[in-house]
Amino acid sequence: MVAKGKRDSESEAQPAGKKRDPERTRLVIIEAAREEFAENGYDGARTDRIATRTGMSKGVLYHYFSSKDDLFVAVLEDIYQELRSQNEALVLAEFEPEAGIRELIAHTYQYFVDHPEFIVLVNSENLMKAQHLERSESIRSMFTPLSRRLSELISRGQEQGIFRSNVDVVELYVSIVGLGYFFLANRWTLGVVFNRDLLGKGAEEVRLQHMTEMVLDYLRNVKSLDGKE
Amino acid sequence: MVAKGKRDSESEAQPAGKKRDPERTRLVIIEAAREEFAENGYDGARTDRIATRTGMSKGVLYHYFSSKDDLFVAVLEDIYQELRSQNEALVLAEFEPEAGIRELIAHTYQYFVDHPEFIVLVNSENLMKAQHLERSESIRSMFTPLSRRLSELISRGQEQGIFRSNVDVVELYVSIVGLGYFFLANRWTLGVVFNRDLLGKGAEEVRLQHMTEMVLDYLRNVKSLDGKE
Amino acid sequence: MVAKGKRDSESEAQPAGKKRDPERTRLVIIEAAREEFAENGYDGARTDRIATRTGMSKGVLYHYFSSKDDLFVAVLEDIYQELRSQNEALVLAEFEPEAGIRELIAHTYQYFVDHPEFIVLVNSENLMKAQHLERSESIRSMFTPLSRRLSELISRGQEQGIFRSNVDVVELYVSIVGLGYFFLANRWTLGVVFNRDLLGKGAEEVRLQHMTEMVLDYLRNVKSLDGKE
Amino acid sequence: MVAKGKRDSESEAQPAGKKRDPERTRLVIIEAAREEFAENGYDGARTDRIATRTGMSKGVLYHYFSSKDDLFVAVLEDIYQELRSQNEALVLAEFEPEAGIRELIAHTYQYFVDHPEFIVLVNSENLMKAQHLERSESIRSMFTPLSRRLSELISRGQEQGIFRSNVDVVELYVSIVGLGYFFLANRWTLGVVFNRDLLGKGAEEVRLQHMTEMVLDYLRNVKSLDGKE
DNA sequence: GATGAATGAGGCTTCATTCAT
DNA sequence: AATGAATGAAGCCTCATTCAT
Repeated sequence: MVAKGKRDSESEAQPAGKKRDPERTRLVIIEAAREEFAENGYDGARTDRIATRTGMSKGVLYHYFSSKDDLFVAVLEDIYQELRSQNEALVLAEFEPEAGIRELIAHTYQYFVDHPEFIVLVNSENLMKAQHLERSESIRSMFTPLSRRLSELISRGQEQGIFRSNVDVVELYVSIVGLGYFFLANRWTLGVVFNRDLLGKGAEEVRLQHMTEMVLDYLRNVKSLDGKE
Repeated sequence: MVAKGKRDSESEAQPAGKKRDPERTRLVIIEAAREEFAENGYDGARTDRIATRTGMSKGVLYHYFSSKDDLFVAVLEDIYQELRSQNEALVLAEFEPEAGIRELIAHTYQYFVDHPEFIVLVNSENLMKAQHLERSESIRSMFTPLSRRLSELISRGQEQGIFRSNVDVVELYVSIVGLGYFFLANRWTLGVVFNRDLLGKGAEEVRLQHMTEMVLDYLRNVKSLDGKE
Repeated sequence: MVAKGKRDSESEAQPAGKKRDPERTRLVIIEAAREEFAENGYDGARTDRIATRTGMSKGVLYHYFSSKDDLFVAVLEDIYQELRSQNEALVLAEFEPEAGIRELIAHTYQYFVDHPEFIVLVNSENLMKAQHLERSESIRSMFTPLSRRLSELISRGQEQGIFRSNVDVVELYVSIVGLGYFFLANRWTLGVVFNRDLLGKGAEEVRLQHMTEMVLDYLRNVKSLDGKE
Repeated sequence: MVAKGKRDSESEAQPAGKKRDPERTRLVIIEAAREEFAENGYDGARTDRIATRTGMSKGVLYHYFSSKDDLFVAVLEDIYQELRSQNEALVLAEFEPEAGIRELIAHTYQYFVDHPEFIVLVNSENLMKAQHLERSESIRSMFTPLSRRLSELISRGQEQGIFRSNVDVVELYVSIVGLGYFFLANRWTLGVVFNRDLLGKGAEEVRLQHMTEMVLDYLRNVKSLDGKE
């Protein structure tokens, strides 16, 4: 998906030449599956609809993937790969510590805003206790590099005396992701129980600002060390 | 479910007296449905299995609820009711501001830990864009009271000069919930991509401490007022 | 199948009253499956056609049997049961030894003539190395009683000095069955390679006479003991 | 298959020279198909697996044979040819009558033991009422020569006064084949219903001895002439 | 000639829901 | 009220065959 730079042009059903192109077909299938899984979750997705989206016959799916499960794994690998490469494009080393954190938060959040599929896919996968992810070699420890880069950023901040010590990088990253992800994933129910419209652009921006402040306040709090907690 | 104090006694198939008790039957069905939906999500849940769990026949389900959808609404209402009444049991007015926040965070988190069903059910409902919740009168604005009470707590903190001003209570509550919910909901995939075991009691406690610190640091940051953000 | 005396009336699709009768439905399904498997073998049989034969919907099959395999097991159990009870109806003890053998041969042969399904079903099962039969408790050692009765008959013949000694009853029974079964099962190919019409009543009777002679000659040959073989 | 002496070298995917050899390719395909049909029967066989076995692409199959049916015919012709030439290699004229019969029984039986495919293929074909064989010119009356040679042997025995008169050669040959074929084909189910292990070498030899005795006793029974049967 | 991608009909099985009893 | 048999529309997947390259 991420490879080949063929992305963007979504759901085109065999363009131009119409010639056979297995590589491309594979991508078209993953793309179609991604949409279908994203709109309906794993259990709600229908292989028939995936086929329809590709513009090809149902049998083709099974020519490329051995099962719905297998296809779901491929979609997960694809989308995680995409998130990671999006992350990697952000060179944290170029920023001052605080600006780096801001960028990381904003980029990550923006990815979720632009790719609501990610949330549905990952929720689906957690419902199934990550049984597909566990089968995927390429996803294991995928974010270790990011951890390291984030770690370096934090260290620089600590050396400059502007960031607290005692930061668990994974916990921090989970918070950075979670503050945005939870909001975006649960906008619909939250909107009902709080009787607020959380679906628009405005709500999204309010959220980003709030969560950025929260994370930075946490990191900046130099004195918390001598506190009792 | 939460009502009547009949909880705890799970899945008993009409005890002792054997007399027909429609109210009770209704609760038994909701209980069974809750388990089934929680383990499999909406699409993964099976009406047959729900019937089996109740120990009654499938016809009974349809006598009490007109469809799977209808049953799902009932389950959602039940579990939201439960969370709310759990929240209400915590009298925030009795606590000093900071302690009140701590209590709220801990109680809320503990509820999710004790009721993993909540997460699956709510995720399922968001996948379907809250179409069931919208049909439910009883859930609309359900958390407005909590907002008010939280608001009061914050105000007291602000009056005492220990909490920042400029706090959006809904955003704050979303963060309080989200920091724990996201972690608990996504433990499986997070565990794989970070290659960490996040499933145990230990990881749960580390999380609680981290998120408590984060929220409190945010609230305590008195100087952020003069910042531009 | 064999039970209830409801046999004979084949393939009736819910007679008279049309009332629900699970016992009867089960039998109707087995009956339909038996026909379908008999005409097409296991792999050639279609669950759709079985359903059509029952006059009910396809789902019913799965209400009574968990899979095509499971249904096949039921059919095998039914037909073996039938052969056995047919055998048991023949009281060998009432006959003189030679007449008893003649009766056994004729009855067994007649069963195959009347129930060509048996042959197809058993051939199918052997193609699959009896994997279904092995799962069936009721079929294990089903013919041990017959072995015993045949044994007694042989013994009487030996005491009267008209039957040879040294008879392996199972080998004998395999021959009695095989001489007829093989012919009936392979009539079509045999007819082609020998350019003979083996399909009619005439050929069936010629076969019976030939095989009866062969078996009896084998049993009567008192002197073979002192032979070298 | 049997032709050309190219047998033995199984399933090699175009060896050494690599030059195109249509004759050889045809044989390779038939060989592969034979294995596949033998292991799974006609309906259970898969054209994909046949292609895989040949090491060539599926298109090649359809280049040489117009359909699965067509391929099955070719396999049948091949294997019948093989049995016939195996038979022809046995020069019955060289033996004394009784020894000739023994040889014929043993050779035929051994062929089935060595070629379990034959049994599955022929059973499959009979399930389909020999519809393929009927299309094959080369198989019609294929065993007429053998009948003649067997006839001569019997005649010699009759002239020597050691064999009965009144022998129907085809019936006799059907018995000779059937006594072994039935046992070998139905070992699995027979083993279950008689609770005996019939799969080993031992059981095979016991069977051969039993059936040889039976056939010879039948032929030797000189007195049966005056009987009425 | 050769490949294997693509087709489409159809195979087995499931499932929410209805309905006879 | 209650049961669970029955329905029928789908769901996932397979497979002989065709066809673009």
